[in-house]
Amino acid sequence: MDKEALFQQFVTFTTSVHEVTFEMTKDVKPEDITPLQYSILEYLAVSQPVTLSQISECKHISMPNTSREIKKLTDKQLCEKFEVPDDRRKQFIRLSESGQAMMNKAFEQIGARFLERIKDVSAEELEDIQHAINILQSKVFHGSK
Amino acid sequence: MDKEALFQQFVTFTTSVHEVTFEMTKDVKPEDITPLQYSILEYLAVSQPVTLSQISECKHISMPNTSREIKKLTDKQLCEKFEVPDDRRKQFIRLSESGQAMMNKAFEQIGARFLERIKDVSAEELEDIQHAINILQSKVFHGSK
DNA sequence: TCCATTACTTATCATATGATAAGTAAAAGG
DNA sequence: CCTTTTACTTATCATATGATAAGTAATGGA
Repeated sequence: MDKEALFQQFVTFTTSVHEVTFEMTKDVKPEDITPLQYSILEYLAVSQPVTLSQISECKHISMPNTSREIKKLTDKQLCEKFEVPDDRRKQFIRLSESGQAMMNKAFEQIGARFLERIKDVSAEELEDIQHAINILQSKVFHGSK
Repeated sequence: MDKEALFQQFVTFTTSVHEVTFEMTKDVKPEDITPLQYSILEYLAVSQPVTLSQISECKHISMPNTSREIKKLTDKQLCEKFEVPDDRRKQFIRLSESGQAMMNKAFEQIGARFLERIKDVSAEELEDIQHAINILQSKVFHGSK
């Protein structure tokens, strides 16, 4: 088994994944949201509630910058802070109602594009795809810790 | 077959791919190269020679900005322009010798990290991985045109 | 031959993002 | 308690990147 060849495949594959996700997510962000802000909202949609520190660590944004962006998003009424029960230093962040609505809409659009993309795929092939994703997720694209 | 569930899997999978590629490529760019410049160099490494228009289109950078970045990279001696035989308006771009060397080094580092990542994977599993990549590449992550 | 189009450049300008320093308040640990 | 650490904020500053307008030169088509 040639690991070098597999690496080549890996590179072109990840490039394809980036291109396709770019195509699928472009234009789903409302006007006044920056890319960074959108990526935070996306993270919130999946992982809320989270603390500022968690956002900072997971999205690789420094604490001051995270604080700034969350402030902007809060000003735009897209997310809200609330206290963490046992530690008054911490702040939980979650999507506000309108933030949630916005992200639902975005995911709907992406979902529609995804369905369009796999519309000609047979039922067995869908099984294959599911299986392939599971393989890659567990064997290659897993967290390293 | 539940396509909604598959979409969920798709989302978490692409997130994983982004995280893993981020981990694998971080710190491989030399000091004075910006992320955008690195991504152009990466593209050059794989597709050279290409015209400015091709870079502009593939990397989604406007022509003026592409021109500017290529100028910076040329100033840094990392790539070079040369004429296209039949059309004197066009310019081919390719990596210079030192640019090539830089990218070889970067890819070596990434390759090493990739090997580290799959070091405990058996020969059969490698086959499975290869197969899984082929499936996804052809059925899901292909160009749409 | 003339006009429209293409390929690229140059010059600004605005802004998103990254980095750093300094401050506050709560918690944790001796 | 007192000190240190954690979690976050505020305030700058620098810079990478995006957007736009205007210009040049070559090409291609009528």
